[in-house]
Amino acid sequence: METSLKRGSWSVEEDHKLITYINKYGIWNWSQMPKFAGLSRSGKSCRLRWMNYLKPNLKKGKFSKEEEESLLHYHSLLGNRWSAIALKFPGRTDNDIKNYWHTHLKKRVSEGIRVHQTTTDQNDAPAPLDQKLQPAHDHMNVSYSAGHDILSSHDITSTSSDHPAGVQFRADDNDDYTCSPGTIDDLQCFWDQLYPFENLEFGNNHNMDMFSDYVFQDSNNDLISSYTFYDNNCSWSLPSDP
DNA sequence: AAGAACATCAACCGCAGAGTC
DNA sequence: CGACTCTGCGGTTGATGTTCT
Repeated sequence: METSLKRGSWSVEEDHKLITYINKYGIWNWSQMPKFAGLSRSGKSCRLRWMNYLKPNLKKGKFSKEEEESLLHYHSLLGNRWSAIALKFPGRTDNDIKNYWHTHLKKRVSEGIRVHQTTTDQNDAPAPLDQKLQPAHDHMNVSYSAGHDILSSHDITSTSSDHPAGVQFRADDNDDYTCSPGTIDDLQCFWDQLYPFENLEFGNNHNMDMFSDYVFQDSNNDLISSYTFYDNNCSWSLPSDP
């Protein structure tokens, strides 16, 4: 059966493989994807890593006061339905929100300490972030369009000549753009192009030249260092290892 | 300076629901 | 309709970093 699936923290190389694979082939089947992507990870692990860390447009860094208030508000309405709450926070994942709740807000709420009233008067309730910033759906469209841009950059919205046997890539109007992994030859070609000198062996970090050190500011004006992965005019933000 | 205690957050686990055959 | 697979969710853990004594 499954022999020694890797666990624990993801390396830069693994992140790179996953990003590059999804960039090229999209998300088609999490359970099958790891072996095609050259990863010794479970599909679950890959999905989690992508959703919580590698996916474009994820917002990292501290929660703003506004977000904190909204989180308190939405938790009072929705309870521990983290995924539902996360929909109200563009760029935040359910895991982020869950973690933030447990580490910052849970104790405060249990102690009855609030920075501001959030539920006693609906008029005083913080305006939902999806109203203040942009509708959650609009945000998601941003995410989608990022994915679509990537896909279109590879001309995979139509049947590609280098993907025979009727393989057709497509970009769906849902969260995860999907397509097939292509043929074995395609896969070999994909990795040959990606790592022409190493044949999937990572003896050094020269692949990191695909990442450029990049610093930006989040909504709190906190400086965030990241690696940005450039490929065909598409940029992917890969937060640096702590 | 060193160890203990605490905080943070990435990652794992088990389960449930949806979809497919 | 039941078995099976896949995906997503929420709870929890554990490694690492930070602060305190």
